[in-house]
Amino acid sequence: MHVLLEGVRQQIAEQKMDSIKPRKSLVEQTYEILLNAICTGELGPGERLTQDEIAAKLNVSRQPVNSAISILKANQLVADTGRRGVIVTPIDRDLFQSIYEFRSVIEPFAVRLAGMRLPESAKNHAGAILESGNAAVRSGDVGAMLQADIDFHEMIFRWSGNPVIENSMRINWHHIRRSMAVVLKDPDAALPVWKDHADIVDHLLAGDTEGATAFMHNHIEKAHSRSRTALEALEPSE
Amino acid sequence: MHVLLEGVRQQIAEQKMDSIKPRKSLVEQTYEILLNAICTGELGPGERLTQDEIAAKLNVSRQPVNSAISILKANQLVADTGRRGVIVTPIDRDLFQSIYEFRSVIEPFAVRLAGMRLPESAKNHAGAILESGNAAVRSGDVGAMLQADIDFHEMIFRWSGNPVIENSMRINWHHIRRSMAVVLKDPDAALPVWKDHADIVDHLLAGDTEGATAFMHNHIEKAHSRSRTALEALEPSE
DNA sequence: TACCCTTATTTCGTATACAAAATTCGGTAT
DNA sequence: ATACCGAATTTTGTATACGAAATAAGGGTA
Repeated sequence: MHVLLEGVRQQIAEQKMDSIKPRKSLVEQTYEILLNAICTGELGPGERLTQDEIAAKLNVSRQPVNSAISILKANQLVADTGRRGVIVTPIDRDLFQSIYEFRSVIEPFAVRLAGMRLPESAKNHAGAILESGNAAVRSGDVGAMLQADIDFHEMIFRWSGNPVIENSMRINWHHIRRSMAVVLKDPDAALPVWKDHADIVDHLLAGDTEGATAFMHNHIEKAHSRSRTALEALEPSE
Repeated sequence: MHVLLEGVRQQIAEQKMDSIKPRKSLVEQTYEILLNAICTGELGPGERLTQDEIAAKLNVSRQPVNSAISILKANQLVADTGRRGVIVTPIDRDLFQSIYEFRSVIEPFAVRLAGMRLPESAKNHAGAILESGNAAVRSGDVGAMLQADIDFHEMIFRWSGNPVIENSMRINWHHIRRSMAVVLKDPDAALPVWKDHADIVDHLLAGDTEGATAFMHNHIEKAHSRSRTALEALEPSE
């Protein structure tokens, strides 16, 4: 049924310890799998999640599935429906607007703070991110492009030195991914995005904080109107 | 042991249906009880949460407790400690600073939006909130004062018409409550707070959006410096 | 044929049970 | 007395089991 959920048991079984971290619990793994399925659209808006089905697919018991769904519910990614189980939250265009309205203030603010607190590693880090972004654009892989975009903006957030900014955006990224997976059909629009990113970094590294802030503001506004028109074209039902 | 947790079984047993809503699940109730215990300081920073103990105290099984803790973990209110269970996240003064830095931008922005989208019910709603705030100050109940303060700011957020703003602050309120429960020993400082609130509302209702925005910015800055000095006085260990 | 009432099936919420991991405690050897 | 090793105890994570609620199905009657 859901392709991405197939063969997950192997991943869980392998459990390669990529770090010191204790291996992730089944709850965390189940959460991440479901989150990803929702964000990529594999689990579509309105679709029902049945615990038995998911548990069987992942070869785990219903218990971790139940906990994972509790977290998804707390993050507004699924919603209670009357009495029986949960459904994937419908994609809400108004929410999308609100997220960009929010970003239009938060992202320039993050740039301004970043200008004051730029770490030494900034130049190297930025180079790597910009490179991976351009590589993603060349590859044409929409998922990779989205991830690179998120990575770029989270880099700015981290430079800002204010963890609350990154935290406040974490949930929003999920919703953005969900909408973008629908919107981002033509990758041609992705090229100017990375030109913007490079401009922002250049001005930041050159010490022109205010310039970089203005660039970021402009960048968000452009992204907003671009995706808005794409969404409207997609669903003409106003 | 923990007084606030006592007698909860009765609350759970009563289950008076105050609305159409299906009665809350044990997971939700457990989550709220634990959240409240953490925010009021009854469960102190660093304290360990043992599932058996909590389950026994609440007369429920470990299952809902486990799920509730998963959500607390996702909200950064408890943290994994090595291998055995979780502890209440230590109060982080830097996080507190970051929250106020964040608010210094978000709250004025919310006021600006509210000025553009003020609902008709605003006047009545504001009157009730301001009244309950002053009542809380008169009563001297620190918890009630905190709740009234949160209610006021959430009212502004709702007026802003942007749900992302309110969502992004939801977790922050928990941390603010936690720190404030420590700080707010002298309620004398609470009076000017509600003068500020009244000023903001007055200017908003009079159509002076920019004035209200400036008042809000000033209000947050004052609250920030006030609580910062209180915190520093409390823990001189810089 | 359409509607309603009764029964069967799904599916969730919660409790209980079991096994693995980690800590603590006690005993022995140096 | 101290350090180290092993058994007993805690405590968690996960699986299984059970009961309740809601939907779906089926049959009888108007």
